[in-house]
Amino acid sequence: MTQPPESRPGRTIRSVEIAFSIIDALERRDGAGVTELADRLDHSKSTIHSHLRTLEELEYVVRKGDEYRLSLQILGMAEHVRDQVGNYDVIEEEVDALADETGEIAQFGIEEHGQVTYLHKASGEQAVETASSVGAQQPIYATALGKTILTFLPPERIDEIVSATEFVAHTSHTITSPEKLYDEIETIAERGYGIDDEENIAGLRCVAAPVKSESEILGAVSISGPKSRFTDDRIHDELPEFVTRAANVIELNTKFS
Amino acid sequence: MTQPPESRPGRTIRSVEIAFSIIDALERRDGAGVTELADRLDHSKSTIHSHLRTLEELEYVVRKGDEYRLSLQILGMAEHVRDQVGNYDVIEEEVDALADETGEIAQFGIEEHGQVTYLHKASGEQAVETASSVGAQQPIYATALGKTILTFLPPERIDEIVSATEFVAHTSHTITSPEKLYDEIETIAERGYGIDDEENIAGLRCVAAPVKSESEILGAVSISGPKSRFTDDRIHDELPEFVTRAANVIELNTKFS
DNA sequence: CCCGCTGGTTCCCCACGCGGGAACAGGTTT
DNA sequence: AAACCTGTTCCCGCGTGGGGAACCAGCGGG
Repeated sequence: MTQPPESRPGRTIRSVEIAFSIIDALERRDGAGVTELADRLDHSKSTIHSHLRTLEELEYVVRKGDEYRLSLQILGMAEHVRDQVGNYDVIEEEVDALADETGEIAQFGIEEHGQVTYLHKASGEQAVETASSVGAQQPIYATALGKTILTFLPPERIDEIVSATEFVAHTSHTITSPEKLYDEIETIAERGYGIDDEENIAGLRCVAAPVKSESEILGAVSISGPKSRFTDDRIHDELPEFVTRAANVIELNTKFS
Repeated sequence: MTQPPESRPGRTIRSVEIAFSIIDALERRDGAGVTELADRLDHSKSTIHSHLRTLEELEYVVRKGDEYRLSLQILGMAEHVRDQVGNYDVIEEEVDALADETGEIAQFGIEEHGQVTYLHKASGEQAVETASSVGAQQPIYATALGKTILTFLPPERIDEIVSATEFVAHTSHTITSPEKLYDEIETIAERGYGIDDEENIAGLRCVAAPVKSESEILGAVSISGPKSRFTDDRIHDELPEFVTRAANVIELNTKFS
């Protein structure tokens, strides 16, 4: 209707995109009104209005006076989504234990859309807080989790992901070329665990181990901490042991779904 | 296109409804293929296909081989949604404490779309498991939480909700008429807490107390347990004290957002 | 008190996007 | 190799969704 210049990467439905852009806007600001959304998303008020009405009807959105916000129904969806992943309970348990033992941040993540998505996160005693949290996404090439998962993906999927990735440097250590990434993958494949040495956040190091089931990679576990505690020795000795042990436990207890 | 018989309760967007029916289907079954969805939802494969493609593009859905399933991005949304509610942390803390003290199930719920939606749930030691969980919805007239929240809503909203409700009897104790419900509301208003005496699930009793902020009702806290432990005395003495105390703490620590 | 402003809601029209059917492409089974 | 599965693509026609403007309701200030 408005976008003839856009064309043929397979059909995509405009109204649905609008609907989700509304949801997205409602999510990032905590609720909003019709006019505000109309301005922000550059659509007529009537358009926004009928979308909001639809979403309200579907109970994904609630109206409180003149403000619309997302409904708690999302929480229910999240529960389901979590349950459909391998054995979430085991993952939660082991990640928590790992954070506890080490005192650092422990996380579990999987690959989606060529990025890492965190499924669970636990903070130990001395954990430095990072921005990332459950459901958040991070670049696959700049995280121990991502690179580790990548390594154990089927080769064609690796290529697919890598070729679709734009490398942006988060720190001076960030991997910024496919070649280096492929090298890194090889290294990880050999030694069995992945390392992020301040590649995503300055001062932060991470170690990650893969979780596999039937030769298929499910995700990876990691611990993250400040360079000061993640010394050169620990990072190649003690810490890999921790994460691989956790990964193994998860593997064993995960009845592949 | 297919539904001329349907008409004018305000405009509602068909494509969006389809998109969400797909999401819903993906949620309840853990992923599905195009054909399966097409049959189930009674749409052509091509329709489903372009919707799935759109959702995939938007990263709400991931394709794994020939199966589509919801992405973990939902988890991120859920986090946001939770945070936008009053002070979730306090609620969590108090509900957990309540479950701990009493050994039973403690819950916090709010009203949405004329129903109760659970925001948090904690199980104590001896807790009997109920089906309900976070994000789930229950009828407002058949739960202690619901009736309690209802009581403190503005009168016009009460009428609105009540007149829109269909009463279905879950047990022989279920309130099934607006009149009785209004009576119950009055009772709750007087004594300050609500009771569900096997009105939703046989054998299960609940006690709930309102959480208000600036005279506006935010939600309610409840504990649920078997009739055997929730005796006639306790249910009007000890248990109300527990829940009102928890409710008060939440009230005090909730900086209204 | 009224008038201008805010915001949400409704109405209607028109073009174009979307849903559907059918044809296509791959893979697996018989 | 033919019959069947999938998922995917193509194309067409119609009804629907997006936009603009008109319409309200509430608010505040001149």
